[in-house]
Amino acid sequence: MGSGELSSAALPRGFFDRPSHEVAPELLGRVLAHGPVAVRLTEVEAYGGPGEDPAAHTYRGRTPRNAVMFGPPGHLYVYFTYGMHFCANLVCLPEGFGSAVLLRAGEVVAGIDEARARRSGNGRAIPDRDLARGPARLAVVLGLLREHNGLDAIAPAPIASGRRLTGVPHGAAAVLEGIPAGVESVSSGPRTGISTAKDTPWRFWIDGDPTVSPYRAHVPRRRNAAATSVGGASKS
DNA sequence: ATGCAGATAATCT
DNA sequence: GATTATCTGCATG
Repeated sequence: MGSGELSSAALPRGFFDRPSHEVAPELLGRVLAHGPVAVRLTEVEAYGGPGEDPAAHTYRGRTPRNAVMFGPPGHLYVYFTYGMHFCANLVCLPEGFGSAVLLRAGEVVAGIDEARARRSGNGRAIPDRDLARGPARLAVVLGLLREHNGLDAIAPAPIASGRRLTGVPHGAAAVLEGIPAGVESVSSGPRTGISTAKDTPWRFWIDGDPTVSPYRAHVPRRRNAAATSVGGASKS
């Protein structure tokens, strides 16, 4: 099989210099490459800026964690959540505007052996369609960790032979043109797993694609009953 | 197929 | 102390 040859050019930074809800649907069908692995994006979610999107990490302003979202466009915002998972975003709008697009799912189109290795924890075989089906899985497959927070995804020098990209330099990332999904094949709806702004339809996916993750509504986690009842001052 | 509970720690109140 | 832009395993239909 082809050792990960990718026949398309890298997107320019200007692509990301727009509101995240405009960038998000146009990201579908594009390819994010990081080192040897590349994923064709099939599902994304847009998150807006301070004061305008209650579900966004930047809603209450700039903090150490979300600082990258306020930086220049085209960089990766990678955050740690639920005590064990990383999720990756692409920053939108110019410096000073904290918004981004969460990369929720995709199809592995290069470096699939490496992708499988990175996802094989419990010895069981994982169907190809599930390798990057979900934001934390996608981050694992692409090898995106805390240290990649802030990484520029506009690779300065993609590795090419002729007009054909064969990858990106080790440690670098790039978003390739790929084959953009036409508007007729893109669906949208409420974002997944959030407790606020539940009606904002900023989740976008390629209709019918098997790598799109199943929708999950936010479920409030029940607190430890013992911890809240000790002392007698707990509420209900 | 769908649903729930547990894991596990940074971040913010 | 509470919440979290989630995943996995195990339960049930």
